[in-house]
Amino acid sequence: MGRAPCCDKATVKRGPWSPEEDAMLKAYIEEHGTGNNWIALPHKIGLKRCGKSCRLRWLNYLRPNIKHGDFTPEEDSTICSLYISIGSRWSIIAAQLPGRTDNDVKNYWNTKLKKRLLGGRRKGRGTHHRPQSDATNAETDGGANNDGEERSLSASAMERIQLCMQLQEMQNPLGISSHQYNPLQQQMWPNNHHQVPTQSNSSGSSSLNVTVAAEQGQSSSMNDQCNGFRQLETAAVDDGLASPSSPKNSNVVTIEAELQELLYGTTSTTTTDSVAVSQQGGADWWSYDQDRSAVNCWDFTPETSSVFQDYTSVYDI
DNA sequence: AACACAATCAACCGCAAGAAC
DNA sequence: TGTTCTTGCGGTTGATTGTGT
Repeated sequence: MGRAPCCDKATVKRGPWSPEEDAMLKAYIEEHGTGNNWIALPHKIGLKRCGKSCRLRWLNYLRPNIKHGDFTPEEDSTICSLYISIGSRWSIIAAQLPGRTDNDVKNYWNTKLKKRLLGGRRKGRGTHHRPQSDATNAETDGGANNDGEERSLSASAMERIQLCMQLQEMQNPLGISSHQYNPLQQQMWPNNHHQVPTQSNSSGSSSLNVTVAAEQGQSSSMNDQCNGFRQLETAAVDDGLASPSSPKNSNVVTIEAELQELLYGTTSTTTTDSVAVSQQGGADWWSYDQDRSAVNCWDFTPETSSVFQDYTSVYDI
């Protein structure tokens, strides 16, 4: 028997919000706040909406400082690098992009960035769409294209992205969804001793600010959400999949350059330090200081090497 | 102009964590 | 300590818009 629904679906209004509803919700929250109870909020306002719907509307559309419109190259870079490193943890990724919501980032990735990276699409009719999850095909035909009409990551780069994703899955063999899996609690990678770089919030300074996941909960107030967009949880680093910038592996630079080439049509220089393409946007993923020793997704610890061997044997790499 | 198909994105859904009782 | 409730999250859906034939 499933849990009771959060609201009576027969009586609540669904579908797109009207300007009047928006105005009512916005005015009320600006004056009274949410009262820490989204379920009760629509009743107080007189809206025939589910509390969850109100919350979503506020967070994704009505609250102040929401940024709409095109993503900048810096934001693209942040999204791509974080996705490669930590997967579909949209709330964490969005937290690195001031003014962007997780829904926005998720939509943007699914509709644009992913296609760009995995081979883009041809205009018009006759476009053949591979299934979005078909990473194997993406590797083969995506990497091999040289027709000048579309660009994609090389097979090598795709391989690495897929390996990262595969490693994440192997970390999480029970199929626990990414937001459920908390490596702070489940140390599936034993080497959890990496130094964590820090940065000040939204100041554009040059390293990632990392806090424990618990602090994310504390920062969920409206003000925090509006002003903060602050922290990347330790999980990203603890996963052993963060920070693709080790000088040990020159392919990292190649992939970074490929990403930049794909996303912006420019090519970065060839040293890890100079690949810091996103400083202004606060997306400093590439610029990890080498002696901070944060493990990156291309580094292979004994544990990851073992997993990698399993992977290569299964996938015949 | 009409149609078919693709792309986009706001909104919904269900699940799990954690707080409250 | 166990149960209920609320929140937050990622995945998915579907209405709308855009584009090519």
